[in-house]
Amino acid sequence: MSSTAKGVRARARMEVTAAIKDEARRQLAAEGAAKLSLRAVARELGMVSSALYRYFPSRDDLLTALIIDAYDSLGESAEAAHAEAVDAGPVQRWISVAQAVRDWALRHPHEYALIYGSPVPGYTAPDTTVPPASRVGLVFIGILREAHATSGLTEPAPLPADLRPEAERMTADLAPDLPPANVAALVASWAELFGLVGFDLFGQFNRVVEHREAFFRHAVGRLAHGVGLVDGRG
Amino acid sequence: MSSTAKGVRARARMEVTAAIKDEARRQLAAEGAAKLSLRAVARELGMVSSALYRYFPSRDDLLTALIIDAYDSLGESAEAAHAEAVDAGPVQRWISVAQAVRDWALRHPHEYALIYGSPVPGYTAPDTTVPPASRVGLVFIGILREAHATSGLTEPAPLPADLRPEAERMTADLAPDLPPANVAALVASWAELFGLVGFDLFGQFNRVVEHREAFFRHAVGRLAHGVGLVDGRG
DNA sequence: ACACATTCGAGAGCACTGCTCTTGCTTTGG
DNA sequence: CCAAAGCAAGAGCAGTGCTCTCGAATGTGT
Repeated sequence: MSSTAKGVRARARMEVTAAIKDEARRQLAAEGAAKLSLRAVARELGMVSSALYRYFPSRDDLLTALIIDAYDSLGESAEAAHAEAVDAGPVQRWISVAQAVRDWALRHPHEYALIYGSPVPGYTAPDTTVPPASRVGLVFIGILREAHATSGLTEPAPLPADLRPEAERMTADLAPDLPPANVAALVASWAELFGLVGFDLFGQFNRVVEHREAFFRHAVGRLAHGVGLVDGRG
Repeated sequence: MSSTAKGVRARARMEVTAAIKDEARRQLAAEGAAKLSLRAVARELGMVSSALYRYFPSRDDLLTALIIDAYDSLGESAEAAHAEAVDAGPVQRWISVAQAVRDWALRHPHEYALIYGSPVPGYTAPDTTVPPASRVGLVFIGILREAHATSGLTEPAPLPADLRPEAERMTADLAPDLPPANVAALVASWAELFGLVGFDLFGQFNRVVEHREAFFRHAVGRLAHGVGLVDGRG
């Protein structure tokens, strides 16, 4: 009943699978998803390429595994930043989490590109990726809900009539205790945050924005106020 | 001095170059950038792959040409939308241009991914791409400048001290007649707009946002107000 | 403990890719 | 008119994802 519970074979499979993912992640970080080669991974691990298909039925399945890990890694960073900023006010908490997202992206550009850049060839992400992909969003929802329960939220611009049912549906799905207008603003700001990060990372800010950190901090602060957060102790 | 001014050969070169780009664009639209194959393009055009290298020294150069064309196509759509909305108020103009960007993206998803998604392998865009890439941004700057000169702008949240010099530099580069706080907000909203479009296009809104048009319209309306635009006749 | 089934690594091979180099042919310009 | 430049074609190199087959190692049921 040790960690070798299921026998030598299952254990070896775990280890080899992990080694493949590790080496693949190394190549991903070094050269990007497009140059990730099954053969090169196998070569580096001292095995032959066909052996690798015992562990991942195709290159896209390997990528899917890396995508899930990337979402989890990013989500973990966001959650950690939120936990560390627990003593700050809602706006500062929001900013801290946003900065954690940006920092992670700058530290793992190719993995960020893998999950928030163009989808690969004809690849469509399986449902397995949904929960890990939601973690960052859930952190922001948590900030808003906590603020709503304690220091309160300001009301954003009223919803147009054609968006009311949609906003109420989103509210029921995501955070039933929040006003729909704030939920709609939150979802928009969530996407907008990744627009800021992506432009920074992918070079669209070259020759335009110089002091990226200060600019980003100000921009996400504006987003925080836009969703209804107000300064003050949490 | 007709269009065959430089002789049969130069004319043929233009035509073949155009045919290559057309076929490449077709494959790009059909399968995405990763599956764009020089050999397949040549095959479809009835020539041999090596002949294609007389026109584009590498696959990346072909992609660069397509990137420039995509930026120009998107920029043209944005400019056309702006021209058509000339009678509307500033906010409505902003929304119309934003919708044109989104519509273009939905109509050319792979080309959008090419220019605003992950950068290709180790590829870095040459300076040739800068002017076409700026066209959309320039339209938004134009809307803000016109509004500033006529109906006026509201003041966004004041700039923090560490962002003042940066905002003033951006203002000098982009629109010296605008207040720096509005320029900083504009640059942020520019990136945020593409965050909204990207999330829509790349599936991040799946199972979250249902009525995409209404949601997008509301979100970019909020961005318009955020940069200081106010409703009213243009 | 033995036999059967499953799992695994290795190798060969297919069809494809980007790219280079050489070989002739055609157009161009002095 | 003839040399120079532009061009298409073919062969070839190194690499890719993926499939199939074949022994060997490792499981499991009796």
